[in-house]
Amino acid sequence: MPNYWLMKAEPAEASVDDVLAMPNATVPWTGVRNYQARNFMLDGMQVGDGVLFYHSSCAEPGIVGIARVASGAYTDPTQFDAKSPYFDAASKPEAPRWRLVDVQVLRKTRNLTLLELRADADLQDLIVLKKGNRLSITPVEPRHWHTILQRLGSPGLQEAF
DNA sequence: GCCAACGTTGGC
DNA sequence: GCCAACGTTGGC
Repeated sequence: MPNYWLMKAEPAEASVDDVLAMPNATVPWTGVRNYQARNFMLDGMQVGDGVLFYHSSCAEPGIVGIARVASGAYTDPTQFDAKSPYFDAASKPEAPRWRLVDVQVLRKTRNLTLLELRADADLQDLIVLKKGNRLSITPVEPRHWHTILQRLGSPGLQEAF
């Protein structure tokens, strides 16, 4: 049984279109610097898990694509790069703090906006809608996943998972 | 730009 | 281990 996740990306950094333009439409999910989000990648994710690709910190936040987890967790190299905004001086190569997974976009969708998500009676318990939620990676319950794919008009995509 | 909410840091 | 101060996230 696959798990499902919602992953936030800032379109100014890596939009769904940016990822689609990359080889295999796959992006290393770099820059996660929160232990809870890291642990989801490290302990929770399996290759093939479903991912809702979400745009945050932009004019119209919302779900803009369907993706999948495309690798296991591995060391995020930017933590050792002093020139990177994600540099972490406290992380040592012999004990890396931060990991990432590769994420492959399968399909760009319409923007299922945060406003629509909030207005949807079937999605009230979605973690990303909870007040004060700031986690960039959150688990998604199967019932929420199915509802969202339905709202996106992509029920056929269900078979990919 | 504002600010609520939350995570992290560091002094004690 | 407590908790105040600080930094960050992210919607609005």
